[in-house]
Amino acid sequence: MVTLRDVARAAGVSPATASRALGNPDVVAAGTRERVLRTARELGYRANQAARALATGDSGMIGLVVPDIESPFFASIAKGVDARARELGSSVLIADTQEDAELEAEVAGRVQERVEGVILCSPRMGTADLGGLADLGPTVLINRESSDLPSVSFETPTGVRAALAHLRSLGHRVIAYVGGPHSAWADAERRSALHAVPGLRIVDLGHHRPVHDSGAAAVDTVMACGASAVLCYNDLVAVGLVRSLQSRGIRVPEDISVVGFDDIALATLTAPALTTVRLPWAAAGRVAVDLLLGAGEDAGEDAGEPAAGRAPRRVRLGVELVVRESTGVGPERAVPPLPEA
Amino acid sequence: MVTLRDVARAAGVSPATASRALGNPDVVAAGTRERVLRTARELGYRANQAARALATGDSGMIGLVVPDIESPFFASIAKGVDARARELGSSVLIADTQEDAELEAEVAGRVQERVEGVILCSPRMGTADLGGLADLGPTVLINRESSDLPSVSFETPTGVRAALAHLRSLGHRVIAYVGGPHSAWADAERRSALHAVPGLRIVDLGHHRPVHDSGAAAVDTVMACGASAVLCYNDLVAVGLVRSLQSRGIRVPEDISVVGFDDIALATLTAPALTTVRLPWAAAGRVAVDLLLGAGEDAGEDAGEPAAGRAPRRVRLGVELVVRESTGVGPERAVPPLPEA
DNA sequence: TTGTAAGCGTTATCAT
DNA sequence: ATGATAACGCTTACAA
Repeated sequence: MVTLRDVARAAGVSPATASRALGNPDVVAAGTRERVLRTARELGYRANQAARALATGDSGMIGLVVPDIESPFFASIAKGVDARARELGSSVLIADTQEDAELEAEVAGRVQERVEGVILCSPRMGTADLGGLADLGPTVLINRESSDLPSVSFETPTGVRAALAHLRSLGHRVIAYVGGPHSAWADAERRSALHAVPGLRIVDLGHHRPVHDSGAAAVDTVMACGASAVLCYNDLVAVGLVRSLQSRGIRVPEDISVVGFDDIALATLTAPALTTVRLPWAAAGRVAVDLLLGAGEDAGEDAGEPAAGRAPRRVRLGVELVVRESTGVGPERAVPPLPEA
Repeated sequence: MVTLRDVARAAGVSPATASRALGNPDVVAAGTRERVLRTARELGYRANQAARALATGDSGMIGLVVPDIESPFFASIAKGVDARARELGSSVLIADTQEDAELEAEVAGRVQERVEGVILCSPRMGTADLGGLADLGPTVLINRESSDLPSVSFETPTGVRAALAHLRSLGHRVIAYVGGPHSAWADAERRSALHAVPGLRIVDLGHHRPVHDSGAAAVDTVMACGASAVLCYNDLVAVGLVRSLQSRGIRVPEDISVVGFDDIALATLTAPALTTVRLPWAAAGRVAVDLLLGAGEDAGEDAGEPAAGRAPRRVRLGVELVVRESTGVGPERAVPPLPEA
């Protein structure tokens, strides 16, 4: 391995100068700089990042912990995180916790040892454990909020409201909600806005695992509950429901309308294409990086370690109702839309 | 920050002993060990991985470079890599090259600086550049082969053959191939087996970007070419084609059969569910890690730097035809299946 | 502008 | 079994 010393020696300068020429180009004489850079290139010098990290105390890496990298939205978050990190000169250490709350805590710790801070997506762990993360190192949450940690989440209540208003304006009056996991923060968020639109009866169809089959499994209760439209916890569930409805000979949206949540790629690939609430996952990833690395931070405050008495920074990203083909007119066609909230 | 020295001092031992107690537990006296471990815990000691890496020359990380982490198969590879790496005590540094061949080379270099070796998925770069990667550090390819680098790929020709034989046994005689990108190694692989099944006429429909819309765009040529069945470069294209066919009133599989490639989650969510060739992406990720880290390697050979004259290790994983609903009987119904190759 | 030298926190060699 | 001590490769005061 060719080290900085080798380059320095070959270029006839001290290691210090060689280091400067490489990392702080404008502080060394032009001639020297060129000479060093050239010899470095010739020798095929490659900086040892471990040594650099040790000397500077900056690993140049951030951690990203996700429950399941195969889930479309986590993949999107990863995309955003990676892109923003690269822009900022950082690398991304990723870890998949396999939806396991135990693993999550352990992994977050392990990752934190090697990075400047970690971005934790939709943590499955309990609130108590969440608090403990703060003193392992800077931590930013995505799709979950906590009193101790900075976070970026979504204006889901607004999204729910928009979906509900949309359905109402189409003439629907009783709407079913096929909920997410009982322990999911995001489900509680969605539920919190379920009654925000007046003139609607909401039928709560309970909690479901956020997978395709849950939608299929819910089809009987949906049909029995008397609703003319259904809001689902996420797109996967919605697609499962639509499929199952169709296989029963029930048409979407003619007989029943369905709305999803997330706007994953699948939402546009089904027939009918899914009306859904779009969450800006990749953007969330980018913002989380900024929060973590303190870009645009008000003052010298470390993410994850807020100054005493100061609330951690929380960002909520806007969502957007994307109307496609899975929603149509309901029983009471002739009703004008509610005024926009 | 609490360092090993702090722990050592507090425990009344030398840093060396403290280090041993932590990393090589059975070489220190039981009593000492307990004392050190306890104080370490009490003080909240967390090892500085950069220092460890510098001292041992092992970063404990591997790199994973993918064209697009949002693509289902790369996500699956990442899942496999992550899981296997964790089992082996390694962490995964990930980088998304955004389908950009330039970025790919640069990123691979950057990543290589911080890790023990990198796994490069479906590289978009040219063959020439590929060769240059070897001396940046150990490198393993996934879904591409090279004369210089170890790789794990798939027995796609077998898969093509199986798909073709399946269609033939259903009574199809002329089959269209909707190909992938002209530069894709995987497309060449698939094409290489296109004529392996006798008694079939193959209509080559040219190259297409591997996205949903390509399938939709290909619908006219498909219908014009006289084929009763279509083999697509991948599932996305296949689904696009099916959708487009259906919107023209053409039924799948009654009027035309469609086969995909990859077996992404989407393949089971469409109506009809897609018949496809399943590629074991996650397994490929795991194997790539093993190749990279030399687990099960014959001798002291570094991946990516094969001993002179010795061919790099290449693994080809088996594939499987998954028959679902998008393929049905063709014009010549009554024909018995070919004997299995 | 450049060089000297002192770390950064661990591990590993060599004595003891 | 444990303790000095010297690396590991780089950065960064501090001097010159």
